[in-house]
Amino acid sequence: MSSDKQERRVFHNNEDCPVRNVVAQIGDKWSILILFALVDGPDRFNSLRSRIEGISQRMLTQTLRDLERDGFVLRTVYPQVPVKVEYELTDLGKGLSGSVWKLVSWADNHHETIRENRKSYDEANS
Amino acid sequence: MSSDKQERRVFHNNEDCPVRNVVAQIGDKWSILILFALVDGPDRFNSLRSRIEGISQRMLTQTLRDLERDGFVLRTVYPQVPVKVEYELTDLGKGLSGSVWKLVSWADNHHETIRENRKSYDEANS
DNA sequence: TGCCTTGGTTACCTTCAGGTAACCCATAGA
DNA sequence: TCTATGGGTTACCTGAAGGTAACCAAGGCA
Repeated sequence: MSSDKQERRVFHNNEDCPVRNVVAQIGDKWSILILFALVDGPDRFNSLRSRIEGISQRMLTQTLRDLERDGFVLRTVYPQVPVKVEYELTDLGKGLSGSVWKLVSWADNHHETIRENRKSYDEANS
Repeated sequence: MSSDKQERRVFHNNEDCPVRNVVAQIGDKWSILILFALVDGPDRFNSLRSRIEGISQRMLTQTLRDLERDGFVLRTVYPQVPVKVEYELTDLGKGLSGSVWKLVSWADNHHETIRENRKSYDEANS
């Protein structure tokens, strides 16, 4: 009997799976963009909206709520008129965006290679 | 005139955006699980299928094809009977999974905090 | 009395990722 | 000839993500 298969890990997809969890966290369309926008410092709702190209009001609100819920973002309301709402990264949020940033810069460095791989794959399977 | 807004980056969502690209790459449901399963070494189709809990044959095939297309995974067919197909990480794939792993382990370390944040947010907004 | 501002909410609709299950192919062996 | 095995493909369907656009609320100001 070979011992190969014994050593291999099995990956579960229940909700305690850390892999599954982090992907679900930041794998949506806008979370990372918002996180990165807030790395520059606190910002207001409409400013974020114009800095993140293509995001709708609805998705900005919703994604900010989710990030706030997880403790990545702090929301502060200044009861002026008109009201001013500022969003900023918490320490947890800074940690997350730092970690994500490393991944993104890896991807950025290898972006061109990947594009070439894709192109030759597609040509070979045309 | 304040100089605040001048310094802030704008994030585009065109297809050259590296952020958008990496998220699209690995943000789907199964890519990371497959990558991590292959970190243990080359593996065969049906072995992967049983090690990655809950994945369907269709999604395993599809996700492996995508990973192969980008050059993260190498697919080798051994013309035996029945046929044997082995998948393994390329160097590029190893680099990616290493980078992703750092992010996942960050998430793993802060998983509990996030769960608590969520719980208290939900209680406050009940 | 309107209208402007910021920062939303809500209803509605479309798209598409992903699940299920049936089918395919080559060949070996009973 | 029937079945088994590995590694798929295909048709079909559903749920959820996300887009659009209309509406709201509080208050200042003209």
